Amino acid sequence: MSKSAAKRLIPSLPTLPDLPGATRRQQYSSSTKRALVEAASELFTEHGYAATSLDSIVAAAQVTKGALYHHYSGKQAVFEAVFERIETEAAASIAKAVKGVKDPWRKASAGLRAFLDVVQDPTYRRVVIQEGPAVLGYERFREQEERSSFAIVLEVVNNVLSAGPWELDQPMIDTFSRIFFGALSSAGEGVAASDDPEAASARVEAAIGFMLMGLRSLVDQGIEFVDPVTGNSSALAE
Amino acid sequence: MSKSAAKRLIPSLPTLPDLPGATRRQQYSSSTKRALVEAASELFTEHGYAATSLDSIVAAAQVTKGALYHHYSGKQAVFEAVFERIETEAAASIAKAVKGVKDPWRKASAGLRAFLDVVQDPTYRRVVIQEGPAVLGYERFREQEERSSFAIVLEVVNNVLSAGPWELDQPMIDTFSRIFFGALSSAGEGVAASDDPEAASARVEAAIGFMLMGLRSLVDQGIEFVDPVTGNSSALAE
DNA sequence: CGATTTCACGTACCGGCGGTACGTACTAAG
DNA sequence: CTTAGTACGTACCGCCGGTACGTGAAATCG
Repeated sequence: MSKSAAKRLIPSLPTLPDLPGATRRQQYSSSTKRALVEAASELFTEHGYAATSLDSIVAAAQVTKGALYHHYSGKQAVFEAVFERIETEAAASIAKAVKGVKDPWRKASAGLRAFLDVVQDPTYRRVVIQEGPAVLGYERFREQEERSSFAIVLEVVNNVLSAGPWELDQPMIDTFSRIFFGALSSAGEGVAASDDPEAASARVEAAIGFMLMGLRSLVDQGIEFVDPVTGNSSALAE
Repeated sequence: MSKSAAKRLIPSLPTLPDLPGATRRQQYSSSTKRALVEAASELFTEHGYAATSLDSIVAAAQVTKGALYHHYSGKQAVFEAVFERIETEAAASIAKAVKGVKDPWRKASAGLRAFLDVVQDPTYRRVVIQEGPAVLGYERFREQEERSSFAIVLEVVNNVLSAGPWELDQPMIDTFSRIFFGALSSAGEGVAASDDPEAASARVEAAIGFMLMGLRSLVDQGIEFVDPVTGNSSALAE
């Protein structure tokens, strides 16, 4: 038998409303990639990474494994593409929420609400929170997060801490940010898993808000913070 | 060909210093299980769940797949056994650290230190934190944690919050606990990933301690906490 | 103490899945 | 029109998780 025909699987080529400035080849290419990422995104969300076969992905995307392997180096690369898309969207959503808010405390509050919204998205929960670390490995997972959602948390926390009379160095600010980030992730998961997300979300806001109040109280009292590493005890601002 | 012999793989049966009150069969059984769990623990830690084949596990444990499938229903069940062992050990370690400490704030501090120690263990990081949610699924993961390490955090947080003038209901305490738990996990990961774990650990202690100070300050000021769900604004204790 | 049952494995095999090798049609460039 | 490269499609392989079944030693029973 011959290797038989290798005709395009979708003869009725769908609308290619991609980038108008690109050639037909590039349009085909990017539309195929989009179809793959979208299909993979759904399947990963529903069944998880391990339980999603490449065959099912390419079937849902109306292409074949050859196409997939032409664009991506393998299954993990597809996952990574999905991950990056979700993370980018999430970061943009949160960034939008905090944009323009001047008061650091209100900014933190706005960011918190946006974060709690994001974490309700099933795809985000599954792909980023649940399977991200295991599939990408902790290193790559960290890198990705550091570039997107964590960066925003860092900025917000930085703003809040700068409101205090302290001079904190970068490692210390990072530490605070990590703590808040972890708190938010965990709390967000709790919210998403709750049978009454509304109430749970309100509780989280209240709890975090209360802790922020605590920090603020220390600020107002002019309590000094002693860096355990540098030994710098940041005194009051003049 | 006949199915050939099915002689025991380890004819020189090793010392069976297990439970003296058990029969030989039970001793064989539990020693095999221990060997499997230990081998799997090492391999999972080093290569991760997906990259560890059952063949490699049974080879390291000096048994065959038949033995493994006799004791466990499959690969995931083996992972679960490893997970449970690690979690139990970790919980015991932390519980020991907080045991006997009376002052809630000091108790929290001691627990924090113990937690930061636990999270340095590569097996704990890999099996519990990194791959636990993905392999077990978030539901089972949660259940397991709730029974062990999270339970301790809950208790400690409960103690701390009870020190305040507030009357918090269970969901609110849970929320605070989740927040702290997430903060600790994330911070712990940061510590473990740092190139100077000592310094990083000190920073985390300082940061968390500072936030506890904030809470304490609110306590001292008699600030009331308003539950957003119940609407209860817990006034001062008289 | 012999017979029978039960348990704790060992062996052989299967189906599915990730990955690869290679072939082909369509496109853009000259 | 030729030519080179791209964007796929097809056939196949090796590994791995899981299963079916066999076997001998230990417990149980009469």
